[in-house]
Amino acid sequence: VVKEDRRSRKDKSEPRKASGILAVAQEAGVSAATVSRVLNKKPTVDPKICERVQKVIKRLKYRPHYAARNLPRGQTGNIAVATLRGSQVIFSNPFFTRLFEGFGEVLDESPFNLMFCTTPRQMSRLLSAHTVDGICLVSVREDDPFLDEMEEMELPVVVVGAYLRETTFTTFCPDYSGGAIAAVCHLAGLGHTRIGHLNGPLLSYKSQADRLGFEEGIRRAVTSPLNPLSDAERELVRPLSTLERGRPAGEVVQEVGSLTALEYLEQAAYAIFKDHLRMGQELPTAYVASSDFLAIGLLRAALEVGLEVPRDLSVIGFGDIPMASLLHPPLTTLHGDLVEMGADAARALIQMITQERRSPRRVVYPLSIIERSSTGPPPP
Amino acid sequence: VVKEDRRSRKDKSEPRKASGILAVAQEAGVSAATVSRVLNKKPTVDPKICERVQKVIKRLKYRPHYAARNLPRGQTGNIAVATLRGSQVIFSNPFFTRLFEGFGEVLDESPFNLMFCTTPRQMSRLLSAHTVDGICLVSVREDDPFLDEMEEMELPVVVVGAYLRETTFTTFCPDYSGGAIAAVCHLAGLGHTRIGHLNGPLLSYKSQADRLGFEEGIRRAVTSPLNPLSDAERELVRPLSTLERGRPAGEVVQEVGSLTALEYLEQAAYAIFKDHLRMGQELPTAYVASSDFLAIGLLRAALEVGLEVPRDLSVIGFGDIPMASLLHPPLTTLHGDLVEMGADAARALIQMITQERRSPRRVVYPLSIIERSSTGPPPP
DNA sequence: TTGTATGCGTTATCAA
DNA sequence: TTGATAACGCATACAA
Repeated sequence: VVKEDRRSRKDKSEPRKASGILAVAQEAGVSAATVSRVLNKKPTVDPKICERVQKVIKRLKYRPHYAARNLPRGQTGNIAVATLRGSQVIFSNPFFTRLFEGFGEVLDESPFNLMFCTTPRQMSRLLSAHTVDGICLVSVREDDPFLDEMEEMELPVVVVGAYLRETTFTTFCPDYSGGAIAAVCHLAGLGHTRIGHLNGPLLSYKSQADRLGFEEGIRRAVTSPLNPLSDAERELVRPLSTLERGRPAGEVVQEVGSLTALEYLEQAAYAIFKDHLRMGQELPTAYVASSDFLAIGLLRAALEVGLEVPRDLSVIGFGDIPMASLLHPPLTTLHGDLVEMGADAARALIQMITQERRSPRRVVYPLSIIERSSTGPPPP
Repeated sequence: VVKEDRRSRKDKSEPRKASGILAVAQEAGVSAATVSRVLNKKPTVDPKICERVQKVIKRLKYRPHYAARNLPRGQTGNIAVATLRGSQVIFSNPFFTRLFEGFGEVLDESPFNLMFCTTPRQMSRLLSAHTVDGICLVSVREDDPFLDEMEEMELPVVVVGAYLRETTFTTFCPDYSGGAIAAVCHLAGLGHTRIGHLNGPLLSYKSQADRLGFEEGIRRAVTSPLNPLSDAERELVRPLSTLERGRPAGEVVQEVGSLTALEYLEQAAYAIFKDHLRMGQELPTAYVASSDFLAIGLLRAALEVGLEVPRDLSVIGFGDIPMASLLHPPLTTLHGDLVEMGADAARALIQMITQERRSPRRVVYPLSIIERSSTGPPPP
């Protein structure tokens, strides 16, 4: 009975308009397969028919269903950029902005669509269903949940902006440590012997790498034959990880309230520097700030206090945010080709999806010092 | 033959492992329908069986295919935020960042996924195929292509941040004109009689609305019984739309090169103000800047020239970017609840999708002045 | 070169 | 409460 019912729709003259590709096919007097070929620009189709079909498509305003199209291919046609930190953190940070620029450029030329996942909840949905063909993980932390789960799923994943200690993911990351080393060496080369490190909380991979690099830089500067230091001086070359030590991060967070994370950094650096000044500590003559935003706070505090940069104090930032060149003075900072990094990540991810190649690698991007005017020799 | 071949797969004991929901069904000894019910938390399923199925789901690491799931429902389950201006422009602008925050919050609690479309190419793909169930259009311009096409398609669309002259789209927009009026009145109330307008190119809706509001504000200030001006003074109350007039935008663009649009604004305002100073023009004693970034450039130029704000010059910005309160001096500016606007837009879009209601409306969000320290009485 | 038939993974209808 | 099966809209191997 059922079958008959079904056939009656087709065979009998019930003019229930066919939807989708079939409607186009009927209207053009061809089969659905041919319409499909036209849609996918297959070469094996008569130009005349092709044209005719396309006209019908336009006239009927037919739009193929993206999901249905990918269903037989076993794909979704979507790629997600995912994080657990919230959209605010991601979108307002020039680091990610540049990253996405490169990532988006490559996706733009690919057949994939771009999805964003910024909350634990969305992440949960993303993983509990087959929603995307690949994921680009940003702003990850070692202790993020989902990480193990993702590793077990056979879903192409690239991690950008951080290394995970033990991971099978392919990762793309700036050479944070190398950058910090270069920064210290730059300062030491200028003659500084008291160098402070203004770093974020050590939870994130970046902060850890920064700290490691900073310490290694100090070590190299101290032992450098080019820049030998006296024993007394060695004592003075020491890290001042103020953000973690002098003032608990949580404390400042309370004060700043609704500021975004980046402005929080600015304010924190400002407050810390002022505090140190007030406490009469023997201040460094130069600071390595692990973020341009920290450096900006430092600059602001120094300006208010009457300290002239770089005459009285040298500051080197990290990130080369667009504003860096507009500051007083223009900020010396560490620059990396983030756009290219994002593009590479996208290319790799697409390759993993289409070619099923899955040999994990770690790609490191060099950081170079952009010398502007916030660093100079120490005061005599 | 073919049919037999097919049946042989099923009926004969060829153990070709079924994929997807069927695999789970077989493993659990139930039908696919039952698994589907478990997946969708239908109440009409035996708790015992439910538990058994869920165990199998976990063991097999089964993840339902998102697209296939939505296929019978005729939906995609995706919503896109779309623009033609590129990702850089969107993501680095606090205006959109806040917008997305609200938009994302609502989507987070909905069953929809979030997609981003930032280029003409992606937009073309988005429209040529049924990829999303709804679109949130941001940073639109009156002359954007696709607009007519989108209007003809019966696809739920909301426009945020701009009004379109004649449109059937539902729009959400800050009251730019009202804000500009308030800004001028604030300044006039302080006693200023020469007020400049630092505005963007009139291509965008916002710039036009800003200009209109500014002029209306001047009109009101001039005719206000509370603040009567002499005829001579009326002559002086005039807009100085420098960004469009004094210096063609294209010219400055060349200079700034790779700066992002926002930093371009900062530099442009800086350059324009310096130019005016150099040309010995009779400068306004106060400026209405249609962007905080323009205001920042103004502040920087004033500082360099030795003009003290607000003693010698008053500046009011627009947008209340996070940095506004950290400037020298803290910037007086116009603030709107963008997060709420984004959330409202998302709610409206979802409603249009799920309830098929499509009665276009225009929602306006008030702008209020945040008085900080960059505005004061004019110099005597 | 075109059409037919089959399958993609899921939901929904209906009968059991 | 459960199971069989049609349907969702499209791509493709194979036959014609």
